Amino acid sequence: MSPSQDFAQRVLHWRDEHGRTDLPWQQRRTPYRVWISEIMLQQTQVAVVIPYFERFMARFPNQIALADAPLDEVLAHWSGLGYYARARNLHRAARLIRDQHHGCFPSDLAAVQALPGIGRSTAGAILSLACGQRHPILDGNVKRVLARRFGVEGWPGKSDVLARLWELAERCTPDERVDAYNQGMMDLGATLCTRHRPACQDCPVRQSCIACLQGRQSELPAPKPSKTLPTRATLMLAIRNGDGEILMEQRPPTGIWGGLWSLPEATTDTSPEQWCQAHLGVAPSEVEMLPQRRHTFSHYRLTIHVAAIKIATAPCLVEERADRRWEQVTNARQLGLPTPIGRILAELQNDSH
DNA sequence: AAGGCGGGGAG
DNA sequence: CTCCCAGCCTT
Repeated sequence: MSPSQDFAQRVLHWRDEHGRTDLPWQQRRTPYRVWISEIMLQQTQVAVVIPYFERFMARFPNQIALADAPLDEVLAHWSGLGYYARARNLHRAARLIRDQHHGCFPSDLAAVQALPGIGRSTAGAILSLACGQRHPILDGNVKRVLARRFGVEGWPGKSDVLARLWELAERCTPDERVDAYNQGMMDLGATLCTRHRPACQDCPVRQSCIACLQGRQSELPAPKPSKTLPTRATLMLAIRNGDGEILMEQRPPTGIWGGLWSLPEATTDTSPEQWCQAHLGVAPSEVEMLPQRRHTFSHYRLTIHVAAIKIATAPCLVEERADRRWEQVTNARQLGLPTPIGRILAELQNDSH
């Protein structure tokens, strides 16, 4: 048996033992009932959907009733679920079914997918669950299960990653009992293979799951890349005097790293030589640019350029300022330091040894 | 406080 | 193709 067939058989067996079969839309499964439930479940959890589904079905028992109802009443029955564009799409689609499909829900995948608000996955779910047609589905739960089991790298929002997941979904879908398999995949993702702390010990495919075997459940599927924060740059001056001391500077009480001890800072277009001349009245004997470091704040990313500077003369030329001190690096590391500054000092200390 | 959820529409 | 959005919910 191929890995994908083995996978499907295990999912089916698990579904037979542990799947839910008592949900309202699992009774009297018609395309209409599956459709409404799938749209509701796209945005809301099962427990919340149940009463909405019951009320909706009581008022709009089929696509004709929905098509004939005024939009306002449909929206009223959707009120509290959010994403109201979907209620409008439901209504539009019902009218299309009434007017262009003679009131019969289409049984062709392309025709179902052409209805507003129904994409490939929802179309596949309707026709597989209600009609037993062999179509793969790929909602958020299924994406997570497949990405973990088959070790699919990358964020599923990327088109190539998504294409790979569809390919796997297609390959794993069995010829028999597609409805039970698709339902099982959704149940698996919703109950065991959850985003956080999945219950791998209870999973029917744990012994062949790449994520589980490699302990990478938290890395798969890869999360959406956080939106790129604005980047700023700064120059930190690590200035050592003839005694090996480093010049520390206390930051202003407010703002970034307020009140913490740090290194003297300058804009990145400042030349270190120029800065030393202007602020210390001496020319450095040695200037070396260290590798840049990056630090991320909640609202921006900071690129830190580090200049390692040696001055030969005694520190007596520093103007008297309470917010500046010469410190042995060991002592400086005891001060309250921002994390990236602490790292820089640690590296300077290691390098000088 | 941030990110996820399917599909649709804009750029 | 790659964002960005809708609204509510969980973490």
